[in-house]
Amino acid sequence: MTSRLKLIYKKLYSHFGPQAWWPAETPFEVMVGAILTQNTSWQNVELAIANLKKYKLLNPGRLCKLPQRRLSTLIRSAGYYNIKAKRLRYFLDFLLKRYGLDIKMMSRSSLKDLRQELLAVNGIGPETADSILLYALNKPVFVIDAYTKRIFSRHRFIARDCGYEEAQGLFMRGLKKDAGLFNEYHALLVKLGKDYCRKNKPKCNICPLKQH
DNA sequence: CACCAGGCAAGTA
DNA sequence: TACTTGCATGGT
Repeated sequence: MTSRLKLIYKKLYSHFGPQAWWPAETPFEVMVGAILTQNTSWQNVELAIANLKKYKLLNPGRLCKLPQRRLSTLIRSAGYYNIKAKRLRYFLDFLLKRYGLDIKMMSRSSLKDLRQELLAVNGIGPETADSILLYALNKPVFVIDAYTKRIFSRHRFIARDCGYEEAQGLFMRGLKKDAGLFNEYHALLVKLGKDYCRKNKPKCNICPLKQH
């Protein structure tokens, strides 16, 4: 049986095409981007990423040695720059102590262990952890974000106050546990959200899903 | 001008 | 446990 979730995916894919996520050159860049984009438009994050690249700082070794004050200045455009600089430091501390800044070593850990480790880092919550797992390390976990919740609650697929794990369980039980599928599905939901399901100006009448 | 964007942790009761 | 608040820039 083909699930309803799979049908929605097919509809989105045929409408929008492949999204080529995550837009980054390296897994480490995905991880940094995942923290920078917390409650922030990707456009603002891109400026911060470009700034780090300009000084060739977007690698674990260089970023690890960067003073927090300088880091916060460089990522200013991403907003919340003081707290995000701190969060990047906490993450880099974790990366150094647990994996010696070695991303390949990190990717050898199991999904379950990694998720627990990431969630224990101050500044990394469920969405950031799962974004890192899926988009940087190619682990099969479904990312839930504000767009996903908004789209599926407006379509009455989930409750408006549905918790993170609850929503994630729905997707993961309803789909094949395939990192490629989860990757494309979430990217398509964000595309749909940006184009048709903004908070203030939803364009539901022309939404490709046309169900509400 | 107000509102929002690919969240999270800390504070309060 | 459950709710509220702070964090901050840049685009619409």
